[in-house]
Amino acid sequence: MMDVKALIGGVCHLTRPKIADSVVRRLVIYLRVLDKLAEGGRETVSSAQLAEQAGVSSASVRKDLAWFGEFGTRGVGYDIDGLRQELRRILKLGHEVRAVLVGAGSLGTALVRYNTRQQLPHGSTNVRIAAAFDNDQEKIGTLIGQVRVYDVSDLPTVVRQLEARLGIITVPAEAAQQTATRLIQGGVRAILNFAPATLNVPPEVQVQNADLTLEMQYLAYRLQDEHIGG
Amino acid sequence: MMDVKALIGGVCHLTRPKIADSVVRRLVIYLRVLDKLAEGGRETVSSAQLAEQAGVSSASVRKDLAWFGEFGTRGVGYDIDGLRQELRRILKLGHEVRAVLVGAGSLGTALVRYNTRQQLPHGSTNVRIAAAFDNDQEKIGTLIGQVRVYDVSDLPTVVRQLEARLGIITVPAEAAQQTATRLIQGGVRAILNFAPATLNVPPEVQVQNADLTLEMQYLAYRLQDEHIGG
DNA sequence: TAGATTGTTAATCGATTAACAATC
DNA sequence: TAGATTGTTAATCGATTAACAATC
Repeated sequence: MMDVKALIGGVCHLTRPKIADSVVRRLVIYLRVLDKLAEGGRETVSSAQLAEQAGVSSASVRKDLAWFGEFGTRGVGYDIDGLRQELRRILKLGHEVRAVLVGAGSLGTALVRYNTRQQLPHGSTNVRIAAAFDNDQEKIGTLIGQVRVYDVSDLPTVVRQLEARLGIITVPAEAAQQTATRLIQGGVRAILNFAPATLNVPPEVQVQNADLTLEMQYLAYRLQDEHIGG
Repeated sequence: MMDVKALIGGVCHLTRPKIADSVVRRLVIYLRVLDKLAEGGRETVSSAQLAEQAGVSSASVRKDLAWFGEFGTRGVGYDIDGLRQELRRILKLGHEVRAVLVGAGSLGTALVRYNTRQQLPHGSTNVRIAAAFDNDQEKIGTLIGQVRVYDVSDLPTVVRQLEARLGIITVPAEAAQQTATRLIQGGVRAILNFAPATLNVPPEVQVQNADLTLEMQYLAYRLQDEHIGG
C-alpha cells in the first residue's frame, strides 16, 4: 500500500499535516516501552502488547504509527529494533535541542540534575539544559552538576550565544511573565512553564504548561468527588 | 432558570454526571485568576476577561461554570468574591487531602517544599504532603521542612496511620510499580506519578502521570518539526 | 492452509466554538 | 431604553474505538 502521508510529508511541506499533540506524546511513550523491551532481549511486539505496556488501546498504537508509514508485518507484529529506529527518526532524536532553565530553586535544580541523567545516548531525551539562571547572588556563578548558573540580567545575551531554542521557567508565578519575555528576546521558540501563571507570548512561540500544583489539585478534587458523591 | 444539574447533583447521586477532566483543570485555573484579581481590588469580571487571563475562550468559561449553576449577571459579569467562594465549594477546598511522597531525591524534596508554601489559607491547595519515604539510610529520619522522611519498608503502615489518600511517586522508573503497589496496600486512592513508567493499578485507583521528560521531549519535537518542516 | 495481526475505514464519542435569545 | 454580557443551543471539530478486509 502506498505511504501517501509520508510522501506528502517528504515532497510538499505546505500540505504536511501537523501531527496531533496526543499522537506525539504517545510516540514518546512507545519508544520508551520499546527501549525497555529491547533490553529484555525481545525481537518483535504486537500492537496489543505495546499498547498494554504504554497504557493505551491497540487501535491507537496502529493508528498513531500509520501516520508515518507501515512499520509492521501482518500476522507477526513490529520488529522492535526497526520500530525504535523509525521512532527515533520520527521524533528527530538525532539532533540535540539546547535549553536554558530560569530559576535555580529546588525544582529548577532537580530538573537540571534529572535532565543530565536522561540525556542520550544512554537516556531518552535529546534536550540538553546548557545553562541556568537566577537572581540570587549566592547562586550566580555556582554549578549544578556541570551546568553553570548565570545572572538573569545576562539572560538574553547568554541564550543568544548558546542558540538555545527552549526555555524552562521555574521561577515564582510573579516573575514568570517577565522571564518569558526575556527568554523570547533571547530567541527561544518554545517555553516549558512550571510556574502557576498564564503566559502571554507571540503566536509563533510554543508554550507548554507543566503545572504541578494543578495536577495535585485535580486529583484531590477527584478524591473528594468519589468520597462525597459515592 | 432552574439549575437542573446542581439539583441532580444534590439530590440524586446515582445520576450525577462526572465532570470532565478538562473542565476541572480549568476551574482550578479560574480560581487562581480570580484570587489574583481580588488582590488587585477588582469586584466583577466578565467571561471574556477571565478567559483571557486563564488562556481559554470565553465560551469555555461560561460553559464550564454552567455545569454547576448560574453565577453571573447578564450585562455585568461575575462577582469576583462570589465566584471565588463558589469555586472553592465546587472544588471542595474546605477539606484537607493528606498525601505522602515516595522518593526523597531532588525532585521529591522540591515538591515537598513547594507544597508547604502553596497550602491554604495563604496558598491555593488543600493537599498536604504529610510524610515522605526513601530507602536511603542517610535520608531516613531527616526532615524536609516540617515533613519527616520514613523508611519505605514502613510505607503501608504509616500511610494507613495517616489515612493518606493520595500518593506521589518520585522514585526512579524501575521502582515505580512496586511503589504504586505499596501505596495501594496502604490505602491510597489516587497516585500522582512523576516516574517515566506506566503503572498497573486496580480500576478504582486513579493515576495521573506528570512526566517531565515527556513534556520536554514533546516541545523538542515541535521545535524540530518547525525547523525542518518550515 | 489456518491463525494471527496489521492497516484502514466507518462509527462513536466528547470537547470546543459560534451564535444568539434572554436579560441585566 | 440601549449596550453589555450571560446561559444555552446547535454546529463544528477532533480524537478514540470497533470492526474487518488484507495479508503475513
